[in-house]
Amino acid sequence: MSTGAQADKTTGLAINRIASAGPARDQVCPHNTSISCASCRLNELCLPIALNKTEIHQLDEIVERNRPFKKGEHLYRQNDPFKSVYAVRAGSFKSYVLSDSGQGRVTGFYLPGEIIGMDGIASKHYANSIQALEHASICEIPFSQLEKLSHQLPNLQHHFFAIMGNEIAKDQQIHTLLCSYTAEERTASFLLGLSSRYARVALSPVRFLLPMTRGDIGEYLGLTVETVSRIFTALQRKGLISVKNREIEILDIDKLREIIGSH
Amino acid sequence: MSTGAQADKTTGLAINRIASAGPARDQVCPHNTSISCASCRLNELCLPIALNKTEIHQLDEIVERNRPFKKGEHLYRQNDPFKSVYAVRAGSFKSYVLSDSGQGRVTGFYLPGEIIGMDGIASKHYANSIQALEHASICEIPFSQLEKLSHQLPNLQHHFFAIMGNEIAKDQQIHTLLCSYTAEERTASFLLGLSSRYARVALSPVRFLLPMTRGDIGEYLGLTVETVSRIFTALQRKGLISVKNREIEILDIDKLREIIGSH
DNA sequence: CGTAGTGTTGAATTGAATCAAGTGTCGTGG
DNA sequence: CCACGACACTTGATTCAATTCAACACTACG
Repeated sequence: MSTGAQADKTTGLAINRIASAGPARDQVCPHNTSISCASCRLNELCLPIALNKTEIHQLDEIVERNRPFKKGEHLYRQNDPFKSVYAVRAGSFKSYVLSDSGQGRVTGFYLPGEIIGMDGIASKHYANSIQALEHASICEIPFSQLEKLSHQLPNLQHHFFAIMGNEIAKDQQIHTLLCSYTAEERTASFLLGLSSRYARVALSPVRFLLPMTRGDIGEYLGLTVETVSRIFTALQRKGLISVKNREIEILDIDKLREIIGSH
Repeated sequence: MSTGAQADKTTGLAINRIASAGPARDQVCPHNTSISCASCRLNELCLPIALNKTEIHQLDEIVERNRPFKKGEHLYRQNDPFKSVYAVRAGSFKSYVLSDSGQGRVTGFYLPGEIIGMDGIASKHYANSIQALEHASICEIPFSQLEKLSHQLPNLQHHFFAIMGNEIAKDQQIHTLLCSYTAEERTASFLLGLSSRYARVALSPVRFLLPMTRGDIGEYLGLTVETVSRIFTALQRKGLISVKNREIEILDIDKLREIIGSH
């Protein structure tokens, strides 16, 4: 690992820093718009999972690979007409809604391999705005074509039902989290959640960079910036994590799990 | 309206009290297990929506109409293997999870025409337990058959995607609710939500019986029983609602909406 | 009729928000 | 390259909304 993405010394896995020099050896640039589903390094997590080669090729045909997004750019905005769902190829996004009084509220974060836009399926309008948290790339999947293809490919239909079911189950877990967890429990749970999501895309689960601000985390967890900051320093003092700006290292993942388990 | 369900004097719509004598005139008993999808009074809201007559008949073939549930009975429990989704035909259910420490947390309420069980699709195990809040009936739809049929009927596939998308959008609204609303705002929002869900099934939106306890509401909204009780009396003192045990009457729906709107 | 579950109300407590003041970091343009 | 400004973050003191604790009333049901 002589060049490219920084590596985590303990696991040997890359951490989610944006490659400073060129792409690392044997790894295509994740922002490359000409990559196909078949050769995408995320195809074991994303829509292609459970499809065979011919089927992946058919999916490939309907996927549009858009130009990369700069930090702060919007993929779409609240109330825009629903047209597509999107798979994150690289980077990360947040979803948020604006309340009547104008201030936003973060409703979710999206990492590579995750699907954006399913909240718009029913009402035909997106319920959230989606903003890039860093330089990021997505694959656009026009929903009407996805439906048509799902109708031809039972595997795809089955898998998309599963993806939506997963989103539902995940949202209900957050419900419980917000209802009955303390600030510390929420924060610990958030970090563990990020950890396993990074692990899923073969990044280090114990060392990563937060793509979002403390404010974003606070809005997402129903806490204030100040509280999130205080909890981070408290967890650090206890020796469970190490925080340096956006860089998080999980030092004692079991103790971190205990915080939630004790609930 | 000489017999059967009580009526709301202001709207003429029935309220959701369980019929004390026999079934009301020109209305079949909603607990009748032999009713078909085509003749079900909920077919404008439930799965059959967007299907034509032939298609409804095909759906009918796979739907199993189980015996009614008594108050407190379970439809299924957390971690049971996922097999079916269910449509509430009559009565109401709550979903809840048990935390490690043993105490439960209510994650949702289900009224007639609503679909239960989608949280199990992805993991193949139900994430919640489902319990009848009163005498209640459901239609069971074995999921593998629903998938097969969806594959034959594009309308059904489209509609089930929409139902799941709706669940996702709804769950995200609750996220925002729990993150940034006060106890009063949550409670007002909850009552308005129930109101429109009752309106959807042609019951009075301004006068209804709560099928759940204050404790259930509290767990669902992330509040304690005491707080829910206090908010109810406060809203009553302000003249926005009238509460008598489980019976709620919304006296000033606009003012109730303002409580949330002011946010 | 008694009992368990459900609901109400009050007083004391507390976890997180708010208010306030500061430091640190990053990107921009001179 | 440095200076500037905007934003992000931290820390402390104070406040407050909701919880907790406690006692009691009501209802439903065998």
